[in-house]
Amino acid sequence: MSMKIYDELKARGLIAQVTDEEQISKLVNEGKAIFYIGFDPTADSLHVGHFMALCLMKRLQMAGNKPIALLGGGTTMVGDPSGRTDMRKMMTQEQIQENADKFKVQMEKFVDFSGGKALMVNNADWLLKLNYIELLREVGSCFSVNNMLRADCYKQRMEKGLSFLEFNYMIMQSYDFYHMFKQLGCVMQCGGDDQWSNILGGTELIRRKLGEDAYGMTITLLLTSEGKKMGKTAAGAVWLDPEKTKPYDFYQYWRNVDDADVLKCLRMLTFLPLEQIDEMDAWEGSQLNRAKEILAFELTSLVHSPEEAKKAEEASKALFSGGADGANVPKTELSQEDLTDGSADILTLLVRSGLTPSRSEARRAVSQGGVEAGGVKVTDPAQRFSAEELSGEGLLIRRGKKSYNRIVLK
RNA sequence: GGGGGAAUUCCCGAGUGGCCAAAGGGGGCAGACUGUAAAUCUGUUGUCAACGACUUCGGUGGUUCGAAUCCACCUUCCCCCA
Repeated sequence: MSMKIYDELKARGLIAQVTDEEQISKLVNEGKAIFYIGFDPTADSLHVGHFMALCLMKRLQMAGNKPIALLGGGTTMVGDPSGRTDMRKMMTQEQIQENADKFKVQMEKFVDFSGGKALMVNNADWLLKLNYIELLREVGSCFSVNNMLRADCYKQRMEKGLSFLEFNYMIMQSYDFYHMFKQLGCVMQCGGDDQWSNILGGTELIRRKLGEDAYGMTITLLLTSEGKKMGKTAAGAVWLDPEKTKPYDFYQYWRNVDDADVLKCLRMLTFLPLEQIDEMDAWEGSQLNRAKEILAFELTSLVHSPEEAKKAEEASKALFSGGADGANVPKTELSQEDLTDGSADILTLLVRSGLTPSRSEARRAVSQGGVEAGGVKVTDPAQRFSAEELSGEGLLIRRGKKSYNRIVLK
C-alpha cells in the first residue's frame, strides 16, 4: 500500500534533477543501489543543507539501498566554486581533518553504518596520492574545457574571476565518482542541486573511460518563499552541533518559519507520513502555528533527541503562552564574583546572558523599551538587581519579543 | 611580462585634507499592529566609566597642527595587452 521510495521522494518535492528517471526509479525502488553523497568539511559542524542530504541517505537506506558518505578531505583542499561569488579561504590540512572528524560523529546519528549497511570513506585517501601528469593523461582528455566553461557553476564566476585551482574541482569530484564506481560499485551520486554539473562530470567520465552508465540525482535546494536559502540567519548558519546552535534556538528557528514555508518544510525535512502532512495543508491562519510546532518538534527530535525537543517545546510554551513552568528556558549561571557590591545592573545581565552582544546594544534595547526583567519592563539602564532577586529561581530576562534567558546566581 | 583600476562599517555603496563614527540603500535590532507568521509604519544600528572619550575606511611607514582622503612601499582582487 505504501508508495515506492522514488515516488515518495518526488511527492515530497525532494528531487530536483535526475539523469535518467526511468533507470533511477527502478534502481532505488528495487533497493539494490549503491550511491554516494559527498560532504566537504569546510566548517566544524554540519548544517541544515547537509541535514537534507543525510535524510535523503536515510530514506534511500530504509528502502534497502546502500549509502556511501564521502568526506571531502581531498576536495576541500581544492575548494568548490559552485554557488559562490568569491574564492574560499584556503584551509590547512589539519583544519580539514579536524572538521572531518566532527562531521563523522554527527553523520553517525542519521545513517546506520553498522554491519556494512553504509560506508564512510574519505577522498583524501585517493586524491592526495594522485600524480599530476598521470592524472592528466588518465582523465584529462575526457573533459572538454569548452563544456566546463558552459557549466553553470563556472559561468557565474566568469565575471568575478575563477582560479585554476577551483576550476579543477569538477575534475576531482568526477574522479571520486569514477574511483568509487570501480572500487565500490557505486552507481549513483546524489547531492544538492548546485552539484548538478559536478555530478554530470562524473557520469560523463565513467561513460568515456569505462563505457558504462552511472546515474546522478540532485535534491531541491530548500528555499524560503522569498527565494533565500533556508537554514541561514543573520548570525550565520543554523548548525546541527548543539554547542553551536542550542537545541532551543534550533527549535525556535523552525517554529518561526514563514506561513508560506511550513508545509514545504514538513514534506522535505520530516519523516512524517505524507497523508498526515496533506491534512495540514488545509490549515489556515493562526492554525498554522500548530503545524509550525510540529515541524519544530520533529526536526529538533531528529537532529538532537526527542528529549531535547520536548524540553525546547516546554520552554517555548512557558515563555510564549505562560503554560508550563520555565524549567527548560535557556539559563545563565552567575557567581558572586560577577556582582559588584552585592548586585548587578541590567546591562551586565543582558551581556552575560548573551541576550545582547555589547553594553551599548543593551543600553539601546533598554532605552527602546525592549527589555523586561521578572515580567516588569526595565526603563532605567542603571537599574540594579540584588543577589536576592537573582538567587533561587533566578530572574527571567526578556529581550525583545522572542529572546529569553533565566539568570541564576549560584 | 607590460599597462590601467579597485579595496570604506554586517553587505552593497557615497565620501578625495578639518563640517566624518563616515550619506543612501539592504539587512539586523527595538516599538506599534498581530498568530512567536507576513505586510505596513516609527525609531535604532562601532565601543566604553557615554552631553565626553576611545577604536575603525586592505597593511606598513611618511607628509601635515590635522588623513578614509596626499606620498612611498607591500598585499589582495578586477580589467586590457602578451
